[in-house]
Amino acid sequence: MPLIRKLMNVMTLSEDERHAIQGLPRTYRRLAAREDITSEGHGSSQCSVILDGWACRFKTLQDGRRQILSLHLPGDIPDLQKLHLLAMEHSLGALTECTVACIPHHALRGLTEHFPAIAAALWRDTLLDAAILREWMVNIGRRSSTGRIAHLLCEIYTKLTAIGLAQDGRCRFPLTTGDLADATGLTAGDAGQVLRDLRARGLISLAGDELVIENWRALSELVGFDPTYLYLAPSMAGRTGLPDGAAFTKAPSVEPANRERCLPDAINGINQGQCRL
Amino acid sequence: MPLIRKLMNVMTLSEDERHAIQGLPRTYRRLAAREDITSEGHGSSQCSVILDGWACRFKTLQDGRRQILSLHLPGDIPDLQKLHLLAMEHSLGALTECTVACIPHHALRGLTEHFPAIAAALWRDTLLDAAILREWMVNIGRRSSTGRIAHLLCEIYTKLTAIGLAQDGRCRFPLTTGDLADATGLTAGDAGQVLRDLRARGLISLAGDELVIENWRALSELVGFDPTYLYLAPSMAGRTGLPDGAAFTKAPSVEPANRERCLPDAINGINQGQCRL
DNA sequence: CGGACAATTGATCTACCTCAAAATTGGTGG
DNA sequence: CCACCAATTTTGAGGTAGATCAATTGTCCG
Repeated sequence: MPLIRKLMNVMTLSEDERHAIQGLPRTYRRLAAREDITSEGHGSSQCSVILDGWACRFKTLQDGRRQILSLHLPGDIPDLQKLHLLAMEHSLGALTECTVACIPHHALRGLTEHFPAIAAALWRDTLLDAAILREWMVNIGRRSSTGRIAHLLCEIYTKLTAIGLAQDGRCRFPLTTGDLADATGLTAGDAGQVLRDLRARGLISLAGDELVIENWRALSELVGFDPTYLYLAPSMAGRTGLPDGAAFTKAPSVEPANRERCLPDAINGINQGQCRL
Repeated sequence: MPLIRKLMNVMTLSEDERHAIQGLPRTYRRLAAREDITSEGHGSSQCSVILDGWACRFKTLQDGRRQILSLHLPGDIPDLQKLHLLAMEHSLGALTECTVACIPHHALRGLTEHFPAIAAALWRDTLLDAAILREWMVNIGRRSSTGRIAHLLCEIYTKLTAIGLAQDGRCRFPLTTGDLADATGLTAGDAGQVLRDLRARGLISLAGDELVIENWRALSELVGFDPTYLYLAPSMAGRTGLPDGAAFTKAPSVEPANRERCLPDAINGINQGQCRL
């Protein structure tokens, strides 16, 4: 389902196409939080579709400094590039516990050859990916520490909303201050202080791994957040689930339904057909 | 020629394919240095192939701060994304005087439909583009001011060499310190000081718009430059035109043959077939 | 040759980084 | 079920890299 929904954001899938996608051979992998999905240079011959959990691309420099390059949510294929590029020049890691479907390259190539429309959709998806990279570059290169964090929070909340994993200003937020720092070019210390500041100003609450946007308007206007670059389908655009400017206070605590898994805990190896793409 | 060469870096073109590319309908545009090619939001229905000159993608924030997102040289199609995305969420500007071929979207779509291999090559090209964006992100987010500039110089020189516009440690270098700063997330002042430092250490010379890499090894080792992310064809990889570690001193000044135009100055509007892609 | 624009240099200041201590979280065994 | 321990995250004080802004120098063009 996650992949289908993602492609539907980009194109209309025919019955045939949907069938072909669901028929893709695949194996499932369950990853622990912080576990690497693929390491730099390593080039297995399959692509990974995230079915559940959060992942990220990152690079590590010689001195250990790390830069997170992008965040990935269910439906994403963060290593799609391996289809056309020999090696990955960065690593891919799970941020939370993750469930991933691994699809052999030959199967994906077959799919793109028989269904040019799907090939175009995947190409378009890599263009969207690049658009987000560019916005991150502006974020890191030209915004203040507060602006960087605020912008990232806006982006994450918007993306989560688009795939139905956030509403009423609430969402899961498993990133540590260290992760936040690595994604924004700051240090963990600074990221923590910004968070504290944002909390003090009543813009957000952040306890455990639940984030609450207390004042969406103020937060998004603080950085001039404009979601155009996310190219969400018109049906999704603007649907943050938040009445503009509303301040959420004392909302009842919701059960973390987001964290439901679509796979039993036991799955690890070569199980097929249990989970919809 | 520039586009053909670029695609050859990615695939082998058949006679048919080469013909189809050369047969693409097109108009030519001549741009003055600093002139915008496309502005943010503006969506004309054609893509631009750079035939001569340097261009860049950039975004400007409300307060006027600018971030350069990528550099583009002859053979690049910096707005290829417009084929699949409705609007550009950034601007495209000429850094030097530029010659550009404008190809209607419908012609490009026809090309990709008739020659799936070319579609795949263009897709791959957008993936390469994204790989460079990621490396820039690491540069901006996690390297010192000296490291950022040095890394960018290495990248530029390597790319120029790959398309035959640099050799013997020399190349054209039309970027101002302001441009350099906007590309690396620094300020113009800082970029200038780094340049002065690099000059003082004997790593580079930079006079007018000619750059001389005086000590390639020292410069590239200073930042741990690894050109893998550029995915240059094996025949090109490592061919920097520089004997490793060589220090170029008192080399005779070369004529700026790079600046030759393939079009007479008069061309501006709808001239066709005069210039090879 | 002179004027105007733009790029570069330099002194001051601020925002961000570094490093270490404190608090929190999560896991484990009694 | 509760308390302990260890790992990880968060907080805080001091230092530095890089930003700001104005003055100088250089470059282009009339």
